[in-house]
Formats: sequence, structure tokens, C-alpha cells
Amino acid sequence: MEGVSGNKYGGVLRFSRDPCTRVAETVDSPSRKPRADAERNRLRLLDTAKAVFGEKGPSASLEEIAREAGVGIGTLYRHYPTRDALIEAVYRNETGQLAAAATRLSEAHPPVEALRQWLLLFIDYLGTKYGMAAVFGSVTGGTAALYAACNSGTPEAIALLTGRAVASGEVRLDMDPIDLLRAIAGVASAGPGWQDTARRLVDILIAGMRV
Amino acid sequence: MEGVSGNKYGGVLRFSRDPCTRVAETVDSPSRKPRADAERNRLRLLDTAKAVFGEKGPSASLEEIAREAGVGIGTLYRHYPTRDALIEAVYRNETGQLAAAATRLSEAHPPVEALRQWLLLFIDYLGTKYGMAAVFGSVTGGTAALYAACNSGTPEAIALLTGRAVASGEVRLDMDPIDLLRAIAGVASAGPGWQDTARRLVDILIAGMRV
DNA sequence: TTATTTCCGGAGACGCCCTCCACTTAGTGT
DNA sequence: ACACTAAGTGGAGGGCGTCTCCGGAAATAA
Repeated sequence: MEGVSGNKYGGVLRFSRDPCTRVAETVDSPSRKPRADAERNRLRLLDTAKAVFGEKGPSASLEEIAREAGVGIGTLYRHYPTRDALIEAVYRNETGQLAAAATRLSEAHPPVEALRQWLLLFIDYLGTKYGMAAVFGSVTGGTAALYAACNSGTPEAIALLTGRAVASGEVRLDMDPIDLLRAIAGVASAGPGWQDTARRLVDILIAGMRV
Repeated sequence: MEGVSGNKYGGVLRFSRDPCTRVAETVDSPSRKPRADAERNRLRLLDTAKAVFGEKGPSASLEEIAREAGVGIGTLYRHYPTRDALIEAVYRNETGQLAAAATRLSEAHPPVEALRQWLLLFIDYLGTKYGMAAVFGSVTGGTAALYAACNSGTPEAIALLTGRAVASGEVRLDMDPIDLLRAIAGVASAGPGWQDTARRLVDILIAGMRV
């Protein structure tokens, strides 16, 4: 499933100013075809960033990432003008599948159980995928507002699941569901074995939401 | 460098290997009285650090703290050899009262209610006291292991409260109680209004712990 | 006062962030 | 095939931080 890392854009790739729609807008362009080397560099940077962030956390040196990717620092900044842009790109890439799982789970399970399953999945991703825990932590804690609005469907995913669960009448939730994720992420990276703790926290949270 | 370090305190100050007992071990010393100016500087640094950390978060520039305190950068490093040492000193200073409140609350309220009250108090501290939210976040998330074991009685405080609550048979908790704080801190600094969210989270957590 | 010990403070080495721009190179029209 | 040109490259450089080191100042002891 990792193979689907699809960044094959058909036409001209444009980055809009709005981060939410930054993914891929094929613009009716009178201009020329995008250069192959640029796209190559972008992908190399993304891969390298994923690895390095996973290894050293989201505050890893951007110079190191550029070096490791075999490009100049200027090239990194050309593709990802800010550290957040780069983190977001990695993050988006990683969580796309999480979002996809939301619809799948919500079709295969009763509402509350689907939510529970997805939260457990979220923990797995947090832990096993390239140290995303730290990245997510920095994202929620740090330059948060941006991501809260628009990261790769995660908010939509959990909104869907909690919406269904609440609609079923079994649970109640008077806060932004994404704060559930923040709570879980807060427990993460608290030392080895945090995943068990996080899983217990999920049970506590769901039990606490029951009417 | 782990060994001796100049500081206040009577004789030669020894840092034990265990950070928990780092506070003050006065070794039987035939040496002289500690210098007054050193202690003065240490206090100035502590106050300034508190203010600056509160204002700019735990990643504020140490040079700025030194400048603002009117001492050289070298003096700062002499008293607090690492950024974490400084943060810990501020943190310890701030949370002493929190720890004190634990015993008070546990005498004045039934077990579960005492726990609830204290968690709410924790939120207040997180929010109003010099931006401790960010500091606590960086502490739990960052160089965590150290603090998890021993910061200023906070672990003891919550252990006391949860211990009583569990003993009462009303609730159940199969995880390190300090992870409750981590969860709450995870919600913190998620934008304005997080305190309401955090308070609701407390209710959810306690409800979820009920047997 | 003088001697001794502690402590101060800032220069300096080094790393990282980010910008800027001379240079290179991939696509394009002929 | 070939020059043309805009897109893209990369790294030097300025700014800011961290942390170390040690000559000199200052406080205590005698």
C-alpha cells in the first residue's frame, strides 16, 4: 500500500497560495511543460524529509535534509518555502490512508466501534510511521491553525466518525473531535510503551463519552 | 560535567546521578561561604527566565534571558548548564503550589471530586501561569524521561489523588496517572478557548474511569 | 591589606535558518 | 540540430542561537 505514493500529476502542477488546496491544480496553462528534474528533486526531498523527520523529529535540520537528498539548500526552499510546508507535505502524504480508512471502517462497523477502531489505527500510525508522533505533536502544538483547517482529510475523517457515533445516540461529545486526537497525541512519545497507554486512553475516552 | 557545579548552597554542590534528588546535597565542606552575588544572579536569572519563557515559550533565546537579566551568557550557563536545567528550575518553582494543593484538596473533598478539582486546577496553572502550557508540553514531549520521574512533586501529587480515588472503588485506572496530565496538556495550546475543551476533557476522563 | 577562591562576562567557534542571484539546463520554436 | 529563454539550481553570506573557554574582577578569609 505504500506503493501508492502517487504524485503523478498529469498536467502542469501549480501550487496555489492557499495551503488547503495546494495539492494539485492542473491549470489551463499557455505555458510550458514542467521540468522533469524539478519534479525529481521534489520527490527526493519529500522522501528524504520523511526519513529524516522520522529519525530526528520535526526539528531536524533542513540543511541536513537537503544534503541527504543531494540538492542545495536553495532548492529545498524553492519547493517548500517554509519548514511547515515541508512537514505538511510529509504529513499529508502519510495520513491520506488514515482518512481513507475512516469511510471503510464506518461502513464495516457500528458507529461507536468504528470510531474506536479508527482511533486505534491513529495510534498505530502515530507510532509506526516514521515517527509521526513527534511531527503531529509539533503540528498540533505549533503552527497549528493552518493544519486544523486542512490537513489531508484527518479532521473530516474524525468528524465523520464522531458524527455518526453521536447520531446513533450512544455517545455525546461537546468539543471539537480533533481534540480527541490531541489528547492521544499528548500521551504519545512519553517513553517506550506509550502505545499501550494510548490504547487505554481510547477506552477511557469512549467510555467517558457514553451517555 | 555531571559532577560538581557551582551554585548556591553551602559547600560543594553535588549533582547526584538521579535527577530527582538534584535539589541540594550539601557535602560536608570545609570551604568558604557562598558568594552573595552568585546567588543574586541566580535568582535574577530564574525570574527573568520565568517571564521570558512565559512570553515566548520554552524555546526563547537564552541569550535574551541573560541580557534581560543583566548578566553575561556565560553566567547563565554557569548556573544552568543546559536549557532543560533552566526550564526545570522554573517549572519546579511554579508547580510547588500545585503539589501543595493536592494534599489540601484530598483532605477537603471526597476522593474522586478531589481528583477532578485538582485536574481543573492543573488546567488553570497550565493556562494562566506564565504560559506553562508550552513549557509543560516541551517537557513532556521533549527530554521527557527525566521529568516524568521527578518534577517538583507533581507526579506524587497526582499519584496521591488517583490512589485515593481508586482505593475508594469508584474509579479504575490502569495506566500511569501522569498520562492523564499528558492528555490534558495535549489539548492545551490548541488555540484560544482550549481551556474549556480541557475542562470537558477532564469530565470525559473521569467519567471514563468510573467502574 | 593581602591572598585565595569563586564567579563574571563576552569573544569566538560552530550550526542552522533563510535570502539572493549568477549560473545551468530542460523544454520550445524554427 | 540549434539557438533561445524561462524555470530551476546551489551555495555564499548575513543574521541569530548555542555553548565553551579563560583572562580578569570581585568577594571572602586571614
